[in-house]
Amino acid sequence: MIPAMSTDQLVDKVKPVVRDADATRARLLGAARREFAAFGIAGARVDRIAAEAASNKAQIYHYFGGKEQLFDAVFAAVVDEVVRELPLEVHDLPGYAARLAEYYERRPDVLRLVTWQRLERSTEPPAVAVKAIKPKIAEIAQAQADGRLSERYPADALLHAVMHIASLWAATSPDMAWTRKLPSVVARRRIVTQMVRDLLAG
Amino acid sequence: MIPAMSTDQLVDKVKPVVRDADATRARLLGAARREFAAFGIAGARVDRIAAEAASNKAQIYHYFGGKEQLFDAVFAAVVDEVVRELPLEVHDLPGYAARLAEYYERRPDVLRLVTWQRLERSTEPPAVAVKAIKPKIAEIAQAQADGRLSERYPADALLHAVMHIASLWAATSPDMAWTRKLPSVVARRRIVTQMVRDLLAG
DNA sequence: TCGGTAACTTCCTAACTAGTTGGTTGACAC
DNA sequence: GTGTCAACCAACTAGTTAGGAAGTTACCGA
Repeated sequence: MIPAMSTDQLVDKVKPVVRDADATRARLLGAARREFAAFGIAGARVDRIAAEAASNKAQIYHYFGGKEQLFDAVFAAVVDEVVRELPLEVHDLPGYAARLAEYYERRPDVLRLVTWQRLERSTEPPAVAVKAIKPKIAEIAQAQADGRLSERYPADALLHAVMHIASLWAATSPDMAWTRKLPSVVARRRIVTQMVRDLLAG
Repeated sequence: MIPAMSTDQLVDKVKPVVRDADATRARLLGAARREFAAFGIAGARVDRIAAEAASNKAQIYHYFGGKEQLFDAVFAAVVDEVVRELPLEVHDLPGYAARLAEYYERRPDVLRLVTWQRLERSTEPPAVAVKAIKPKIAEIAQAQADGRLSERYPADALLHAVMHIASLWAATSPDMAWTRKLPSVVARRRIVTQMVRDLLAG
């Protein structure tokens, strides 16, 4: 069994004494995020989410419409959060990779949710994510055109390579397995930074 | 809805007229592989697997013990297959990356199954995968010690970076989304090869 | 030919699940 | 006060699910 994930971002677990629709929505969203991160869409239980949020199922259907739509709401919130908290700095892709790697380690549920979205939800990339990533790619392409960034790789391939490298030590990495001892935090950051630098230097 | 995946490796769909335990086992395993690849463990339906294999549920419990054990059997078979079909060649990591990338594209279910194993099954890497990957890392470390390979990165980090880069265009990549047109097959292979070369050159 | 056994199947069920219904409660305006 | 409406909830439903029980069929050795 996989233990429930903790997100610990907002205090969305405390039920207020007064009636508060927004607070209830937030509590449901928080509980759903933990549940979906831990079990995915098919494995998530609507009852558990309602209980964890100290609410009930009817509220979920009232506020979000259904299980899958609830997941979509969670996913959109996560994408929004990542975009806000980690602005891409084109002039420092190695540093961006390092910060992203650190972020993934601090918030393991993010990568899990993204992975589940890919596996369980539709065949093509979600509009909300495409919208978030497109300007980043454009920014990189512009920097390449201006000669501020290596043109060794296409902008999109470069950005995705950076993201993959950042997730090297994340729990959902698509490779086979880690053998044993992880490198230290410092060593991990150094490796990630260096790899991206290598890609840019050529 | 996500369509069922096809594996098309063995003709494990045809039910023989005579009774044949091995053939039945193989049919169940094949059907389970398609089902699990498409829906994961929680989303998979034992009834569907049994029907697809032209058998019945009781046989699954007889041969494999249960749903999760059936998944483990599928996973072990996949790991075994990958190890056999893609021997690591330490002297040509860029080429290995390219071949791995091509393999992932040819068999999308492999990466899906591996990803689901990570998400839904236990917290630590599966023994069967660790056993498969350990000698590969040792081989790389040896080549580094002999001076045949760059010591720029620890052997395990290097191998995992290679694997991540190989999965750049795979459906389960843990990043956000692809924006537009994919590069051609040739271009993709060139990019993957080049990236690994960059990591080794430094 | 017959008995034993492995392979197979049908039928069942207890527990569970997403989604709904119909009604209750509290806050707030007037 | 009292009317109104949004917020909230317990109980229910209809369908599904993993797993198992109990019996049937084919094969094979003696």
